[in-house]
Amino acid sequence: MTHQDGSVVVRFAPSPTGFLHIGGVRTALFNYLYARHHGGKFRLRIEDTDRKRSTQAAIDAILDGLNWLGLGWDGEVVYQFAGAQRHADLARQLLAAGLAYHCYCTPEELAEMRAQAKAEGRSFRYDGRWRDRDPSEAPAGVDPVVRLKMPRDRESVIDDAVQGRVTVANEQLDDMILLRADGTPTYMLSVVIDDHDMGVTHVIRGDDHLINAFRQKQLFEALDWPVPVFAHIPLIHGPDGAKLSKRHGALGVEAYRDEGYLPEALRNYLLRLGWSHGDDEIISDQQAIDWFELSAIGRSPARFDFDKLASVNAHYLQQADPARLADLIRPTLEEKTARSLSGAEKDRLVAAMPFLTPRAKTLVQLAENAAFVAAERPLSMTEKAGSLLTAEAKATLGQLHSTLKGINDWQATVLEPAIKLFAEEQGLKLGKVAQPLRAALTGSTVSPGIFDVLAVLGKEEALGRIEDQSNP
RNA sequence: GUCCCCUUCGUCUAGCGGCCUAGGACGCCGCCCUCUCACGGCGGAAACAGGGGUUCGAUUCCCCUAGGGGACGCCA
Repeated sequence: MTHQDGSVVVRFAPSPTGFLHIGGVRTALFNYLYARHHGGKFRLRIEDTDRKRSTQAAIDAILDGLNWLGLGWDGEVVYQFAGAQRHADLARQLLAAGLAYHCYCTPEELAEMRAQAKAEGRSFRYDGRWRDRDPSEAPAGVDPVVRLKMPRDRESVIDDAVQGRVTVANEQLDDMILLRADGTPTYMLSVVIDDHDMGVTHVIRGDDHLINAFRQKQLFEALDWPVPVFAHIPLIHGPDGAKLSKRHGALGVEAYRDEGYLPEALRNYLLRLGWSHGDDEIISDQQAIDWFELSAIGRSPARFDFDKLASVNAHYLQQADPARLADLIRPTLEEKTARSLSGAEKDRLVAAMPFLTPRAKTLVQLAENAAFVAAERPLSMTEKAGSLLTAEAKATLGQLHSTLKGINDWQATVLEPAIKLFAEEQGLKLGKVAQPLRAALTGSTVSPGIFDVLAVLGKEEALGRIEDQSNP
């Protein structure tokens, strides 16, 4: 049961039937962290045994999503379907050993049994009617499935690394299907074989697989293989407590990227959702690796809280390298202006970052707030900004223009006292000068501190924008 | 319905029998800072689901009830 550090192997095993949703991301994160913490391997396996529903688009979304999040996996990606032949062979081996059997029940027959169980208020379990029946009684024209013989009495126990000791009566576990009627292996068969073949020591996955663990344990034992440690983590719920749906959080990771969340922020938020290390909230990647342990994972499902995610994101936005942020939002700005940004504009964008990040929670907001940097003269005004530019205000701007023109050391620490003095001389409160100036410079009533805006824009551009809105 | 799991502020959580007049974070409210909006600083409201036990002592251990979630596919 115990594994030496370095020998730990975990895997993230999504099925490529849809986007990589947030719950899957958290599962991947926990696996990744566990592997890194122990110096082990984090493998990626695509569970594509359901040929009808698996798509290349979904596979791409998973790979792209993990890469974007920085959850790099070790070794080659394993495609489960590639092992179908071996999986089927092993099932037949079990058949030959008498540990599995052919079941000739038709889907219709099973549906009937299910309906009856429901009517009687029982939970449906296949009754094993073909378990000991002679194959000679097999009906003609029915392709059989292969089922594993599960123990029929007593109970099974799993010491789950998150859930603790869980006990289930064996009568709750029916004989699971290993091979479909068409001879293809089911997920239940393939996971066990792949996990064994890949040397997986710890299976860390969603809570919804807990009951499956009991069946899979049985298969491991039938194959005479060591059973890995299981760790079933609680699912994530939407803000309303219900299962995550498209309405709230069950979006693909790319949706979070598009909404302007930084991967490190999403990692930090997801780590803290259902896992804790005392009162720590902001956790670096290194700390996450150092501190992560399965026993600290909570057992109750947690709700996804967008406000908190935004708050964590705001923190990382302020920490981030200005040049990186400028690169991230530049495409948005260029799309808006329908042209490439000039070198000067790019420099201004980087220079403006320290003043822009405290005002944004997402990259989307950051880009909106940064729009003035690349705006073209004459600036278009928001309604509020326009109403600020009264005849008097324009006159004031005209006078300010001449004052500013004489300043050569164009930086905030110089501009601030100069403008305050100007306001004083004009008998105006600073706001009376600053607000029209802000409108002229940004086209808006909301922006970073006006002296910083001035400095970021540079003398020539700033004076030009002021002139555009001035009365002589 | 059956089985399994869960239950501390609105949300994420700290707490692993006495340190708890229950702490932190997000959100919310108020004040300060202030050229706008933010950031920041200070302060505030806000929780141990209910009932039984065990114990000198329960948020912490046990049982029951209620509520929530998950599973019940020839899907994964």
